[in-house]
Amino acid sequence: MARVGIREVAAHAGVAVGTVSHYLNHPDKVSSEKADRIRASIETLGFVPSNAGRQLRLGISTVIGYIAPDVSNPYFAEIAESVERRASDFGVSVFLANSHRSREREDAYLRVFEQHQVRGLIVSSHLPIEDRLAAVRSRGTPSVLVGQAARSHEQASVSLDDVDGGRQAMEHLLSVGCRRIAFVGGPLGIPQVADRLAGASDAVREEPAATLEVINAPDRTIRGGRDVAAALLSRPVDLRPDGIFAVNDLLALGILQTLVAGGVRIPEELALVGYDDNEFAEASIIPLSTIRGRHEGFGVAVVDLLFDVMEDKTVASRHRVFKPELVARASTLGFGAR
Amino acid sequence: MARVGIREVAAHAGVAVGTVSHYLNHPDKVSSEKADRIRASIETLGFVPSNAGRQLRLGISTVIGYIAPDVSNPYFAEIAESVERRASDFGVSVFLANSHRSREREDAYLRVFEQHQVRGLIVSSHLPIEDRLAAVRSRGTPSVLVGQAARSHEQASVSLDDVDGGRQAMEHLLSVGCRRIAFVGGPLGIPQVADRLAGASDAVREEPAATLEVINAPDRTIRGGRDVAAALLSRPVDLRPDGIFAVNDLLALGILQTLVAGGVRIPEELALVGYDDNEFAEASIIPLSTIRGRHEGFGVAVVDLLFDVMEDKTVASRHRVFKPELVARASTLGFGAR
DNA sequence: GTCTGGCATTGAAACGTTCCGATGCGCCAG
DNA sequence: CTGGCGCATCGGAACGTTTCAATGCCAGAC
Repeated sequence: MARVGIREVAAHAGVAVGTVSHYLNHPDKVSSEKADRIRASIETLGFVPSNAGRQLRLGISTVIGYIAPDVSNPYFAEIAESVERRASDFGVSVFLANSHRSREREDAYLRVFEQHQVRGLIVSSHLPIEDRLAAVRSRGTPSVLVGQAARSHEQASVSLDDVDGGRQAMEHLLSVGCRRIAFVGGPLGIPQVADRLAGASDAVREEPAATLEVINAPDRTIRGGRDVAAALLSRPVDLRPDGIFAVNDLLALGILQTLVAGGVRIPEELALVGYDDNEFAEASIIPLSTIRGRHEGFGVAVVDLLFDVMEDKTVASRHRVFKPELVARASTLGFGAR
Repeated sequence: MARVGIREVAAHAGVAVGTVSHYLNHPDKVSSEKADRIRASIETLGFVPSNAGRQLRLGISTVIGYIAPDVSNPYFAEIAESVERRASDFGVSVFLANSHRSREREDAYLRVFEQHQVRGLIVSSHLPIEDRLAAVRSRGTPSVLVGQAARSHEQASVSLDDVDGGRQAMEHLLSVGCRRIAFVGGPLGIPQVADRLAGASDAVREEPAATLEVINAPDRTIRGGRDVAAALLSRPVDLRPDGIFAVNDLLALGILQTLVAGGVRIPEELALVGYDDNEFAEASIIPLSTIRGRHEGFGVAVVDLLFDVMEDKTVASRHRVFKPELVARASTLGFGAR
């Protein structure tokens, strides 16, 4: 099963290889008579252009890569989706890769994509990665960091203002009347987590009667939320918080379920805010108040920024920061009612 | 910013290009002295091997592609994840692509992957696709169809026995005592949906006192489930079903939420079974009984089968069918209690 | 001292494509 | 009739890699 190449097509159609190439890339430049012969030959021989040959000659591909920690997380899936739609406007395909929060796999895919000479990379990561991206960029592959703001001016990035998001979540809890508030999340070394906590504690500082407790939950999954909630249930009632800000919706949903099962009335006794507004936040039996970071323009902004840096336009700013937005639902509205 | 190639590395290290290539591919064949020099040159020059050159020469790549309708669906994300893990055992990378249920995008990615000469393809689709895969295979790219059983003997496939799954769901509803049962799902043209319904109606036939109503819900999302449930709530109480089999968990969760909000007691008055056992089935406030199709061995089986057909081993069977498994939780257990 | 065998190294060919300068042909103007 | 122009087509070079036959070297055996 030898692969059929452009010269075989040319031979079969009785034309020169250059003409076949012309037919493929500048169809208007070739006479309709030969075009028909070539079309027929391609069909009968089952010719598929080799990307390797094309790319070798051209030096560039028409693919961009998106490396995300975990595609099963709806948050990244949505970004991927909108990136993909926008990229197809430019005629480029998107290959997705899953780093699964592992540094090695992140590096492995970085390497694979670089070897494939992708036009550009879009990277979401929980790990510090700017220095690695700088190395990749110095060898000719530009990238946009998504989800964490870049520290370097050179590194393009699209991010959410997580400090502001954390502040909004906390201000909301304070405004419905919570005073003994717990922040649930971790690890604190992750920038997103640290930022959300920073915003939260800013807000709480402005309300002297309020206290902020930090509960570390390294897992950030539904199961992690359940564990936290189980620990809270085992506390005496008067030591429990009356408001919880969970650093993402999965945690919040786990907490919600276990607290409700344990007899805590939400939102009357305890108000709960999540973060991300994932698909299931609204679908929970008690719809979850949350911070929505995603935005219709997110994927568009990411791809457009990537194309700007690919074409080396000197853009005004390589950083784009979106403000998140509070979505208030039943898990907080009605706090204090009885 | 000219790309640095293997000959520049060779010149810089004062060796021949062949030696550099040897260093990269058969490191034991090159003296440690030159190896050091080469290593240093690669480092200083920032050399990255071009996949295009390598692939052009070799004729094959070390990548496989996975095309799924929708990576944001946890069901496919989990398959991708396990496929990826198994593939890395073989030293190949997996590129993911999102067809988003569109035939054009499916075709586009099929073409892109074929042009990239991936070693093999893994494809999940809701659409009939066997003929297209046959064409791709005839040109040298093998594939494994995942999720729908292939009709052709030539086409490798790994699938779930959805007929059996539908039967199990229905038998479970019957065994807890339901008699007026509704099947919610659609479109019926999709094989998975049709199979689940077929199994369900097989089971119901064996219980003469039971009836099966089919409610078409083309959406198969949480929102779709809500719409169905809203319609049910507007019926007189004695015309409502006492058991519901939803064709996937998203539908079931939407139904669950709206019915509970509407005052229906689950599972006492109405038992509910979903399908897929996604992450949120267990996390729902009333944990959802469901059919678990996924299986630890699924991804492994897919990749192993793909490698078998890639190496053209004459395998005993190109089809692997997994039996799903009932996971009984609170949404059915306790039906009829008051 | 010479020959042989083994091993590290070399240089060139080949993979399939695109691009570019060259070729040939037909047509029109002079 | 001839010269020139435009346009379709052609043929070959180049992209970066791997492989393979050929080369050079050294050690050990005779």
